[in-house]
Amino acid sequence: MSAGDRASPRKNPRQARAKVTVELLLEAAAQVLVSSGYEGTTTKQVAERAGVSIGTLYQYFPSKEALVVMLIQRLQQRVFGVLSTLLRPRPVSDFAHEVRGLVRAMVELYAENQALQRVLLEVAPRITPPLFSQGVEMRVEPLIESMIAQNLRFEPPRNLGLVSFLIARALRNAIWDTVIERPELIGTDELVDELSAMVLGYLHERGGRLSTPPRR
Amino acid sequence: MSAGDRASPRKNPRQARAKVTVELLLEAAAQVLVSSGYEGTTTKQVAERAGVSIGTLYQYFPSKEALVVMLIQRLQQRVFGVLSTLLRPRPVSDFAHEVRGLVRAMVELYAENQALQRVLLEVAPRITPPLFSQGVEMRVEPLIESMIAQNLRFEPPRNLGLVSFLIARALRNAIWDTVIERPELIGTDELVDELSAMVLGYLHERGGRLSTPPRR
Amino acid sequence: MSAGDRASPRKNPRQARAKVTVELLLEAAAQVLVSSGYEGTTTKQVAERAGVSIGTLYQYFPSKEALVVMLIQRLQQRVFGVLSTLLRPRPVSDFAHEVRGLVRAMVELYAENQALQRVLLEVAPRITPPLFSQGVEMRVEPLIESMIAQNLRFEPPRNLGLVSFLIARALRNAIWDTVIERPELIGTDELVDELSAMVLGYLHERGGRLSTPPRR
Amino acid sequence: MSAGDRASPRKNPRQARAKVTVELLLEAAAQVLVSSGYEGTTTKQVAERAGVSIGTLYQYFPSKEALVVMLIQRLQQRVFGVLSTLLRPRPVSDFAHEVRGLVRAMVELYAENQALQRVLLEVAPRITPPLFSQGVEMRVEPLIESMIAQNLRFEPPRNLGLVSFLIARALRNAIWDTVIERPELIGTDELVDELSAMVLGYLHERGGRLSTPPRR
DNA sequence: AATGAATGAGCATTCATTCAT
DNA sequence: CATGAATGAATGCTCATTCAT
Repeated sequence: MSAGDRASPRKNPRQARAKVTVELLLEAAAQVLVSSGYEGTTTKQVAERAGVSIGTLYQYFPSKEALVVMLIQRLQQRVFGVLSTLLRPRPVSDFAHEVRGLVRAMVELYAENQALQRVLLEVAPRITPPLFSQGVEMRVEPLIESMIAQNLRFEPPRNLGLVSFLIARALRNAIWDTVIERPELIGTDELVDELSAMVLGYLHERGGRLSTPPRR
Repeated sequence: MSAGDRASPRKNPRQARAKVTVELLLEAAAQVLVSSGYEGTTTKQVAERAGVSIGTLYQYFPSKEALVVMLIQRLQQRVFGVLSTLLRPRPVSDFAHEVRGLVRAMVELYAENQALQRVLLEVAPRITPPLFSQGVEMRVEPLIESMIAQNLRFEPPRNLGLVSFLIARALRNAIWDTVIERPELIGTDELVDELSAMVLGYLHERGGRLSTPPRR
Repeated sequence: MSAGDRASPRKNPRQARAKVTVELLLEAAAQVLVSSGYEGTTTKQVAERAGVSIGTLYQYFPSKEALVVMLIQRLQQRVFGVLSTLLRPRPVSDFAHEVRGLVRAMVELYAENQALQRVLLEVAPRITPPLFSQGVEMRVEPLIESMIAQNLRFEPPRNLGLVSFLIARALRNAIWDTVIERPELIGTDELVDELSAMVLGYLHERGGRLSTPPRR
Repeated sequence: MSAGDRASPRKNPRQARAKVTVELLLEAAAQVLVSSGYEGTTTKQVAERAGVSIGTLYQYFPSKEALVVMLIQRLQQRVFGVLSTLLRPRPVSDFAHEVRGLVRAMVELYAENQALQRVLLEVAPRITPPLFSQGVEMRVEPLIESMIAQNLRFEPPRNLGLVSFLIARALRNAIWDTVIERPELIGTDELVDELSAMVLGYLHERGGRLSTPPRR
């Protein structure tokens, strides 16, 4: 955290009050970002919604960017944390069931704050080194990949990286768009069923023999 | 094209020189939009890249919005034109083959100008009546839906709207992200194979009996 | 009319068509000035209302200013022409009757185009050497002055310049404001009566013995 | 003072420094308005003359309009305050003396800042609800009207509204033009004498018998 | 002569950021 | 530490004017 650093938080708040202020600011920033977009968000709005003065905001974040970067980092940690726990490589007895669990978790994860996630994802490449955001945030494929690899029966993995990549991205956007256009489906078994069918059907179609109880 | 219209082009260029100018401006706008996003795009940048003065830009487009609206309309016409031709409802002899053709077309369509498409899609709801953009541009689901309906064998369609919706959105984003992160795959059979497998596998998994030659 | 002259008409139109164009432009300018004010008037609007292209406007008037200057000159000629005819110094038998005639003429003169007159008067000092506009346009006082002088009976004129000046300005603005706020009075005898009473009462009060039939 | 209000001041300056800044801005605005007119006045000029940055101007006034509206309000308060005190309806012993007092006050009032008053009066109908400006600022007629009514002897008032209107407007413009063209007369008894003579002569001529000591 | 495409200085306004109090 | 007054570069857009056709 050198002197001219424009993207990192300015100081680690040590006092309890300061921590509260930082949280208020981040929460306020998230709300304003969702309703106004990145460019539409002004630091003054954020400070006002947080109930502090603009000067105070700049005491904790050296720039508007820094606020957003911290929000991105927190989102990354949350997404990666949840999914890596769930996808911890291990053999499972019922792969289809496993996939349903994964899909259900992703629906939850992507549905909550989807508006904020979209804003942050859209903005990330413009304000942080691209590899930084791509490298961590949504790198869910490796997890999916090893999950699949653990459960293949006879056939060696071919193309597994690409398969995982396509699944990860197909799922994320399908969920996000569902939140916007079919919000009533979020949380239902129907959506989980469909998305799981997509994943499983894909893997079957590709010839994988998976650790699944006999199909039907 | 009434007086206070902020979103339509300001005048039809009569002289040949003027038509060239309009094309230059649209091309420049596309480039700047891709690199800077909508809010980051300044009309000055666009004019400069087009090699004309800022005044000239405003002679043809009454606002920054109008420039983007025209770009959106052109994209809509291209996407809808290609896909509606391809997906014209009709029974087909080999459904799998049909799907591959569709996927191949979508890869082409979404890969070209994917960055511009993303910006325009993100911006469209904010600058045009929502029905206008949703209504035409990306409403590929109905086409997919009737294509599937035409080819179901025994079972009646259940949930067909949702299935089509998920397929459409999954495909679009998987392709867009591939352009960014696996660009070398664009145009290959491998990508078309994978995405087709995803679609077909999904439909099989859901129990559709389709007009497909016996699997394997 | 030297080369860099920004305020004079560019050329004397010799052909009939050109004269028509100039008149169209002046008429259009007057209309737009009235409805939009000087700064609100654009040369494009003027050209459009005149039914010619912007280039043609500039062929006859080197600037927006020049258009206005010519309008001012025409107004000056009209006002001065009418009033100087009416106020040609001569002894009159019934001064009160004379004053009524003058007031009646001024009401007509100031009521027609009062909106244009106001705009031009307000703008004149900013776009022409002040003495130019003050010097001619509204120099009605000398005429009033000699009219009074011709009709004084015994007393020598004291202060006559000031008296004439106050009368001229009081009348002009009273008439202009009447057009705006009591337009129904324009053209009535009532208004002429009142204003004449003001002028005559003023002169009587100041002790002038005028060539008037015995009062009442 | 709601959010979208374009004509009211943006915030009440809390610190002493801020109050000074607001006064500087208003003073600067008055000066620039006088020399350049409303449309010719740029916010940059105002800020520069006030010695502050353009951003500071907008911190206190949300628009150029707001600056002018505040100037209008201040003028209204001053003009109306002085005249309504002076013209508070009451019978007076010497009407001529009363009129002289009124005229003297109007000369002072209209002479100070006459250029600013002219600009503001011209601009007011364009930037504030018309009733607002007409309703208070220059509605001097009612006051004059009741002053006259209180002092008529035998004859009932005929036309009194019009008479008052004409007096008010005649006086105002005669004074304003005197400031411009005969500034040396401002503050002299001569000017007050003449204008009083105009008012009194008008009323006598119209047949009013007023509470005046016998004429001459 | 007439046209209208092109120019670019200039305007009102915003907003991230600094710093004196 | 917190405040909010002050800053000024930058933006979208207008419009008087020029000049190639």
